[in-house]
Amino acid sequence: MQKPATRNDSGRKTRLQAARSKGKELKRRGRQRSEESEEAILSAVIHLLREKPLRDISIEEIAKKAGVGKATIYKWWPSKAYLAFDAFSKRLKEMVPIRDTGNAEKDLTEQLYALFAFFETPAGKLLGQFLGEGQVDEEFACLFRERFIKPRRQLVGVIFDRAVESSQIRGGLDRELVLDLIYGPGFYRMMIRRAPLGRDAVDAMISTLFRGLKGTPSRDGRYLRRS
Amino acid sequence: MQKPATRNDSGRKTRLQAARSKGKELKRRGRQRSEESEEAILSAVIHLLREKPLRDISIEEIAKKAGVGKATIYKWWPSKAYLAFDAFSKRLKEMVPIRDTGNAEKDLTEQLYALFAFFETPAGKLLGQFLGEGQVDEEFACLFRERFIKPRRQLVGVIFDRAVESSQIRGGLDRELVLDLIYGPGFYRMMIRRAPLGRDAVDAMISTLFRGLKGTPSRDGRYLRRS
Amino acid sequence: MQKPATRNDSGRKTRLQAARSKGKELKRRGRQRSEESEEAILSAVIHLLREKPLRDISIEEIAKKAGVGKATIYKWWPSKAYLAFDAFSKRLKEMVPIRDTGNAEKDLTEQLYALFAFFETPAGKLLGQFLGEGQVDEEFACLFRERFIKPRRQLVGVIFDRAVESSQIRGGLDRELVLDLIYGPGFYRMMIRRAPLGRDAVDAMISTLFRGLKGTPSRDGRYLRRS
Amino acid sequence: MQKPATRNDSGRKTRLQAARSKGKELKRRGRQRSEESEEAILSAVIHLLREKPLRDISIEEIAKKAGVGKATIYKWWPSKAYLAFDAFSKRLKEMVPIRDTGNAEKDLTEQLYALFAFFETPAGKLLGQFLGEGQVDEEFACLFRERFIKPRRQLVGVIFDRAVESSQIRGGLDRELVLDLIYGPGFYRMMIRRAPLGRDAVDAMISTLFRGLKGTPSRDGRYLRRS
DNA sequence: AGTTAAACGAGACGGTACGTCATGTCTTATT
DNA sequence: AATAAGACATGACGTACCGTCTCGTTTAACT
Repeated sequence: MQKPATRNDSGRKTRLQAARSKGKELKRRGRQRSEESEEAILSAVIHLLREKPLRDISIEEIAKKAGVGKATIYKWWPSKAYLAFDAFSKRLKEMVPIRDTGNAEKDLTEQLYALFAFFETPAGKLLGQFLGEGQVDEEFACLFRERFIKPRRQLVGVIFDRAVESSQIRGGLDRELVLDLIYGPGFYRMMIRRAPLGRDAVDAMISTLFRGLKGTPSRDGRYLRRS
Repeated sequence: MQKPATRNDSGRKTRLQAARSKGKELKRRGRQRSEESEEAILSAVIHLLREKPLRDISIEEIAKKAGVGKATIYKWWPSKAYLAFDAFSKRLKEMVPIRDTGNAEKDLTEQLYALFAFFETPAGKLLGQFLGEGQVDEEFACLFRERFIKPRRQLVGVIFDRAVESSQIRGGLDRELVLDLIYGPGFYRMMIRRAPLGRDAVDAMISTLFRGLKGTPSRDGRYLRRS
Repeated sequence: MQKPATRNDSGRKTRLQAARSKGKELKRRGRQRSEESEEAILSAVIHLLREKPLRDISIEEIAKKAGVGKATIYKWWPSKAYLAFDAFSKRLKEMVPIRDTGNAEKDLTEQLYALFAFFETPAGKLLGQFLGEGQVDEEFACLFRERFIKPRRQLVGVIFDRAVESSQIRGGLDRELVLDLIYGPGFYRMMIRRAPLGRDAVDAMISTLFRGLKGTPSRDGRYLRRS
Repeated sequence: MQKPATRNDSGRKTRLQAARSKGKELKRRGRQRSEESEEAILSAVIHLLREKPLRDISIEEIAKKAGVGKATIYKWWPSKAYLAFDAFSKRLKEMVPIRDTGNAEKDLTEQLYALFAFFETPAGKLLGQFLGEGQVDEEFACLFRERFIKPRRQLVGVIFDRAVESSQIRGGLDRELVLDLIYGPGFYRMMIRRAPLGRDAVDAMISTLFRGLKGTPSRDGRYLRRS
């Protein structure tokens, strides 16, 4: 996550950034933002998440554990959720890198394997919290989609295009729909049904999805009709 | 869900129930639980949900609006989530009845239409909160699956069985997997992508799912291989 | 404390008493007041007072310990203080009987010894609570004076009269003033200074009081003037 | 009682005081305690005491009236009683200054006049509550004696010593005993008998006390003997 | 080198809600 | 009719955090 000093992953509260002119890179007077503190804060969040869910972690606790003033946290993150999202993203990038090796199949399945494995880690468990938060804070929901959902879909989108091109997937399909069909069952299984989701399950899902459910073709092309 | 007087939908905190024998129906001494209060509490929750998300509703507020003591709420529900779930279930039963008319196809699509429409209502928006809560409180997650997820799946399960029997769906498919493929994309689209999910989208999902994604058949049955 | 069944020492809340005619002793319809319960309640109070001060004892606790409904307590006593006062009086009568044996001196000192000893017992410690309650509830203060303070003063009043008559105490003294001088220092020492108050101290107080503080008499009879 | 900024009259909860070195007067980091809030709280207590007794005043009410958070009160005072005692002391200092003008007689009677007059004021009425609290909380009782009772007694103690020296009071008397005899009757009359206690009554008490009760002297110096 | 200003730790503050407890009232079934 | 059991509305308790606000300190860039 290479980023300039005053840039959060959640991309917010960096009011001064715009003021910094393009070329000169003139630094503001006064003390600079402490990288050390940011590091300590994110680390504290991740450590605390091993013990209890985000809901039960207070800003006060994070500040204390990080050896940081509360105000420093409030200064750089608009809410606990954004803070947690930064921590989440940090871990996500380490554990689920987006790769495009050219080998579409491998990239896709590796992506799904890693993703669903990540959701079992303390940081990954945040996902459910984020969904709840997304209901409450539309801005956060937006951030979440832009920074987490979209990049994943884009990867698969590329694979989809290639597969259509090479006729591995039939034409005429709505790309968004297909992406929903690919990602949906996994998320549903994990977040809602809370059932285990190993590699076999991923393989089976994808496989069944490709082949379809249909048995003997119905004459008029509609599904689920009495013969 | 017809229930005896002292029974919550969330099925908890009714310590005395067991003590009541089946036949004699002997009532315990002392004042009985007030049905009126229970009603008022659930109503208050639903009304408040029109204004703001569950997270921002305090127990104190509910009690005040319902004209009820806080202690009464704490007595019968272990947490705000359980209370909200009762309210959610109440509305759900009204709006998304589980019907088995014998017409499998109609039952399934009607079920999905109604379900996803329900999620747009104030009570339906709770779903995201419940997922978050489920991460925090495993007991709640369990309740949620038992009382909400399972009954829906059972309905579709029956339809699935019939369809297999009549060869509308090919044999050899794992039932749970198919249910994930049917429900998953809808939930994902709504909860995670927060994209609209009308009747057309439902039709397209189901339709594509049945037909499968595959283009030109690959020789060895594996998906996504260069020809 | 011989009393009719439905009479509290605190003499309150016995609305039905008036209705009972003198001679016929016609009993009210329905179940009679349970002597047993009253007994149990007062006992419970006294036992609880051994563990903690009245302030920290709840009506609920008393009811539970006495195996009695809360309503029963509320029915017969207007507040916790009155209830405690009944318990206090009960113990007081046992431990500090008012005796008039004719031997004035002995009666007085015995009275004081016993009284101040009583104040060291759990029930006696209530006295401080009663003073506080008296500030809050004038009716209780009145009851307290009538039933506790006055009877003690009357005993000493008789002794005072005899002593004046026999010239052991000089004439022309205000009776109430003298009673204040006799009782005051003891109460002050115990309740306010919380200093020990044994027999010696009582003897010294009375002795000094009788003899007076004066040294060389001042010519005009006023105290504390430079000669 | 001149005190540093962060010092309560009740002398408690000032954990950090010790850490402040004597000479440098280095202030601790962070925001300083708000004098303004302390003032507002004590004022609120005194105002509320005009309407009702301490028992019926809730911390919540005080906080609201003072425009202050409850936590601020709990932070600096361990209980309502200590808070009330600070308010009491504040008023006491204004209304009953301890003076030692050298004129012993005047100082003493003025002290008693003012003291007993003070007890008729809203703040003064607290005294009874404090006695009750003293029974419950030994630490409070101790504070009460140290900060209220002792200073008064010391003043009179000095007068006593002078009076003995000048032979206005005879020698050989126990100082503590005499102080009890002087203060006791007044407190008793007011707190326990709840009888009025004007200047005349004070004069009569002191006068009678100095002269003694004795009538015809008994031969052996014992009081209360049959002639 | 001195000045200025931002960021920082500490922590007090006015609030809000928490979940618990006790109050005094009321209802129900029992005695 | 009086009781025990116990549910109830009410409201205060003392605690925990919230997000804001001084404080005095530290760190840079700009004089």
